[in-house]
Amino acid sequence: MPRTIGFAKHDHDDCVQTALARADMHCANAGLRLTPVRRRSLEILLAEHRALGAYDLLAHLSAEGLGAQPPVAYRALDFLVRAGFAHKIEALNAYIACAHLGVNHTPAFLICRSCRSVAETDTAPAQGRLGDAAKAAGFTIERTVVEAEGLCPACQPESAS
Amino acid sequence: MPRTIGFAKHDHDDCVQTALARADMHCANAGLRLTPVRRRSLEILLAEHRALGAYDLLAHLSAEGLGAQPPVAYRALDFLVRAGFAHKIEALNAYIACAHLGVNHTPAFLICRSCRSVAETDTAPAQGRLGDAAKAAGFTIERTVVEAEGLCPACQPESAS
DNA sequence: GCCCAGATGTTATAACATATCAATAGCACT
DNA sequence: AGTGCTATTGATATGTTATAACATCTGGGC
Ligand SMILES: [Zn+2]
Ligand SMILES: [Zn+2]
Ligand SMILES: [Zn+2]
Ligand SMILES: [Zn+2]
Repeated sequence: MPRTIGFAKHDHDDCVQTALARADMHCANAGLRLTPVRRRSLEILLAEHRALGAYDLLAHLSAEGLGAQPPVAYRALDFLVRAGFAHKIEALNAYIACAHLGVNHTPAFLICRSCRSVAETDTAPAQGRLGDAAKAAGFTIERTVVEAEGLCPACQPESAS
Repeated sequence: MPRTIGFAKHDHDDCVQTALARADMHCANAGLRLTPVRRRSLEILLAEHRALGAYDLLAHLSAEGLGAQPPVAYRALDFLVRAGFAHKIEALNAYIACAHLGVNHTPAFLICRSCRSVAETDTAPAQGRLGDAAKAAGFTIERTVVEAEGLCPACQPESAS
């Protein structure tokens, strides 16, 4: 059953299972513990396939008896973000499962202001103008936040012709 | 009396006055009202020359009898951001006066995680890889957030040698 | 003077995030 | 099995950021 993701359709069940399997693998290799709450949190983010607030995630978890207090959600999100399984969208104060799980990358996001869907892409800002500016200023870049807000294909005004 | 700004020294009093004059001019031309609270808020952001939280700004304002409730600060900041006189740093949930006031630009920021100083530079992410990705996805970019976190020159570990 | 739009004053609350400390579970070592 | 260490979880409280909602005021066009 295809479903919209990153503005494109795909076999979503398959995509969730693949990502979970990769996460299991990565944790086994890295000695990380993908505990029930963490694994279920990742599964929820993958299933929603959009940016969820920490309290949105918490609502899902608490409905399943996996914890009812904010720290439960924030701890799980912190783990997932550290492990590279999820990203925080700063412009939304929300979290989304990584779309390139297992691949080393510098994420960038396209965020629809109308339907809040998010597409993850890749970038290398530290190698472009931003990197030049940092170098000139003597600044050491450790992390970059690149987010574009606008309208996704589905939310474009019909207009024109 | 020079003071650090964007990791470099400069005549700060002069820089504040110039920016305020430009803001006055711009408002006069555009039919915007730079009311006392708004003007003072901009002056405070300019004087601090670093990212201030809305409640930090509110503390300054309330100490001067210019309003004591959150909406006062958020309204002023909203005006300044809309007018292009200030920017929101999404990664900090904080606000900073624009360093290129009056010039049309797409801001990008270098944020020191140690001393919280911020340098504003310029970028054109919509013309690079991000723009390509957006085009391929049929996404219309309206605004971009580009922020780099790391260490400023003053906060680099001495080490080496 | 009247009206309207924008700006302010004020109260309350929503939404996002962390500090702290106690209890527990997994694991290495003996 | 028992000991000690560390990561995780449970639970309560609090801190921080942001907006909703509604009343009031102010300035400029008519
Ligand atoms: Zn997917
Ligand atoms: Zn959309
Ligand atoms: Zn600027
Ligand atoms: Zn610094």
